[in-house]
Amino acid sequence: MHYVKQYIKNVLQQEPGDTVTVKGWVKTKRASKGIQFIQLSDGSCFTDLQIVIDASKFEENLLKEISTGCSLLVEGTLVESPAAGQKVELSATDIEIVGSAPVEDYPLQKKGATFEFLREIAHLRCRTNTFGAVNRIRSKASWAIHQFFNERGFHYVNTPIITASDCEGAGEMFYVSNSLAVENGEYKLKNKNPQEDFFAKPAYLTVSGQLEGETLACGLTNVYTFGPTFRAENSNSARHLAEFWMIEPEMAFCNLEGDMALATEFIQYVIKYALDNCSDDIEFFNKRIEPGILETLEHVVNSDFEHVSYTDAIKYLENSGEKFEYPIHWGADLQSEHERWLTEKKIGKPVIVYNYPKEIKAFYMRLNDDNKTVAAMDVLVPKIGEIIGGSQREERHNVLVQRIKEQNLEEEAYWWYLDLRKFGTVPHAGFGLGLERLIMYITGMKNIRDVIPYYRCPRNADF
RNA sequence: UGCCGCAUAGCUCAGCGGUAGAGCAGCUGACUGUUAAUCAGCGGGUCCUAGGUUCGAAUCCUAGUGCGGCAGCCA
Repeated sequence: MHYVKQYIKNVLQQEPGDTVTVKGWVKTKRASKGIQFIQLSDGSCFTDLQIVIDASKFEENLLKEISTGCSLLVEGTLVESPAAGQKVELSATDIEIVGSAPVEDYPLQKKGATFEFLREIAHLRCRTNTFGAVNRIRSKASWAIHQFFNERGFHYVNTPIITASDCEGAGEMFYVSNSLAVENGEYKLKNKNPQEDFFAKPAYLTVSGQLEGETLACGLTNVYTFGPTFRAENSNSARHLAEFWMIEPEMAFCNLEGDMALATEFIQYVIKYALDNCSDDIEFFNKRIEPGILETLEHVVNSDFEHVSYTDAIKYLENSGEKFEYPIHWGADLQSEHERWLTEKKIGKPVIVYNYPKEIKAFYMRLNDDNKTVAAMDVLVPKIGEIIGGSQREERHNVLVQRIKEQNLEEEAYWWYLDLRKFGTVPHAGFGLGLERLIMYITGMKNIRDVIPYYRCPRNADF
């Protein structure tokens, strides 16, 4: 048995009269006395193939066993459909049940299920319309991301997933150790001293490949990473995961302006690719998940993102007349409610806020000439908030050392990072984009746990 | 982690102190073209767990567990 080459996606484009064989899973079956209809899906596209069965030509027991969820191999002739709903359908000449799905146990019904319930059966949810569409868009978007960077001469680099430098400061980290064992249902440490552990020092799952990415950009010029990222924060929100996929481009000889330009171009490119290549799926999201999403996406592709300095953003917020739960003033971090007001009410499209106070941003962000702000930028989008966080990096050795000291970090731990500023230093910039947040934006899905096949968050590592 | 809400049939929910309910799914049957097919009939319950109040608790109270929403942390 070879891998499938004739997908339903292609069959739907073929001409009536063609003989085809399709393989897939039954979504629903509708039976009358002499005729039965099956909606068959192989996940290749949003549309199911309608199989038409003349009941008199098949064993009664065979037809009886066909139920929602079972896998079939169907041979037949493609015919023009006499009824509304589909152009062509498959008139079956031979049906093989590859795997049955006992109807009393199969948890998926033809009627809609809640996303909460589907999370409990995450191993089956990709068979539904919504999760089929999410997975196809996720795949196409990932492909578009690689293509975007490849077309622009960026090198795809892989930064370590296990890291011994707790330099990033981007969040709580998961320890990686082989000293930990479970005995009688309890954790036990085999070695208490980190020096005797596997890496001979504390090691963690990466929270960002940025610092390593910078080293690679300072030699390869333009690079990007695209890989799993881990945060051990106890965050219980619809926008956070403990394991997510992050894209992090890093560009040598580039400043914040170039960084913002790339971020804009990047988001528009991926969305346009999805619009061009997943139109059926996006139409579904537009109809059933987030009415208006199609128009929003088209608008995003065709209009520039608004650029607003942090200082201006504060002015807008102060003069907004809105009552915010968190009072806003220059120097305060923008809270969700502020970001949402800016991008949803004030601007009404993606907005890039830049030049934040240095006190609320990371040490590696380049200090501006005003000595008060750093060259950081966040891309905020309606309904989701921050989708990209980026900055121009501090390339001046003395300033970087000063910033490390200001934030009470250990200078020695950054020896290799500081080396970059000693040997052939160069202005450079980059950003991080959460793939899942981008998928949420494209699909209109409201919970990040529903845009990744198997989500990881506090109290959940099932499957 | 904080605040709020929810937990009843396979699923979605109603019932809110007095014998456990509906729709869908399932089962049986009817129907030659359905589109979440339709129509008739049938079966289906540890009302999350542990305490408490009460003559009596799915219902009220306490604790726990799980889930969700919002906030925080960020991507």
